[in-house]
Amino acid sequence: MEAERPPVPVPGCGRPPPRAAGRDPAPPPPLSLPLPQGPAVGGGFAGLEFALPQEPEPRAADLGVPGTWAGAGGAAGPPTPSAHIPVPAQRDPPGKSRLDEVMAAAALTSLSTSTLLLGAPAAACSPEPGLEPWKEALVRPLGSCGSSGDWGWDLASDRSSPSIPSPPLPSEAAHFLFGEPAPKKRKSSVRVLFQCLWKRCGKVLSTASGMQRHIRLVHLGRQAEPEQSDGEEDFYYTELDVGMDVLADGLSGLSPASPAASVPPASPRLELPEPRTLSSLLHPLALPPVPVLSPVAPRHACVSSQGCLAPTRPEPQPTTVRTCVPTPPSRLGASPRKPRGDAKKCRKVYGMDHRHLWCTACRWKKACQRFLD
DNA sequence: GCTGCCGGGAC
DNA sequence: GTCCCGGCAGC
Repeated sequence: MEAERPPVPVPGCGRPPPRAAGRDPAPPPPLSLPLPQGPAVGGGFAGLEFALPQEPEPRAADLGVPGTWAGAGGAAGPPTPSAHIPVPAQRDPPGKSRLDEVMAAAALTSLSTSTLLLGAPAAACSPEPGLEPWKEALVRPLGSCGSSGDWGWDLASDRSSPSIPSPPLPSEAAHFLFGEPAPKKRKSSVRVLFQCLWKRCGKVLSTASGMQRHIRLVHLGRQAEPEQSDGEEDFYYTELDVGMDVLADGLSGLSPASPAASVPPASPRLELPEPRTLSSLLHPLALPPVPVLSPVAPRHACVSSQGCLAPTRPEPQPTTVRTCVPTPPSRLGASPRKPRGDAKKCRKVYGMDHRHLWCTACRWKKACQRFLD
């Protein structure tokens, strides 16, 4: 198993899964901080690790309450509610309570920057006046309005910062912290799944906490106690926003050999080394950048033996999109070069003599944009 | 050898 | 950003 362990993620492009924005050095946090959202934790957590110490974090040792905190005595017995302090009956176990603190810190942090967070992105997301709807759709699949798409921050979920400090969630704090979709925030048609990026795993779970547990246990070989986590798991899974309809389609058509059955992607996220039906479903723009005929694109284009050029819309390709994804699951010998297409290219069609008729890409010796394969 | 095009350099 | 080209690899 160790051998399969993905390279230790390093901050920087190419590494952190989309949600681990906080670890991306470049654009600092306004976007990442706020999110009580899931994996935001990847980044959020990392940030918190720095931030927390500043707050007087109660430690068992400090309080003179041995064994109150997990790890003190070996994390053995189930935590018992304090006899000295009134504790809600439904009190979560210590690990959870610590999460609550972290969560609270996150909430505070996010509140302190909430205007930035809620304002800016919202503005950024607002459709550009001149932007045609279809473009807009392309640009902003499924409401994610990440600027580049590389990053994959899902603002729909990111904006789920709590406006009201609600009472501790009865359920997993992780739901709050790790991006369990806040029902009121998410469109009903969108659901978040978490996919393990571990090589040859690809497991998909519906909760971040579950996914983290899975990664800790199965891949990292650690105990399940979240408090023992250094947040590394965050690098090994990714969040998928899935339109329910798409998901339904995808799942129904789910068969190991149907990568081509993919539907236009919902979330600009992953590129997994191995074909995965679900992920292919989620592949972002399977369309190439836009097969626009270059200005030069002549009417003589019809010279081509293929008839008029309308660049036929390319088949959805399994690996069309390159996204900033953690390399963990390795490239698995993926050929860096894509197979050569059959289509005649500008060079062949027009010949060297009519180079001026070539598409720009051909002139630059780039992949032909006119005669797509 | 021809071709497509990646990677990288110059501007 | 545009433009060009060396060089690799598929045919």
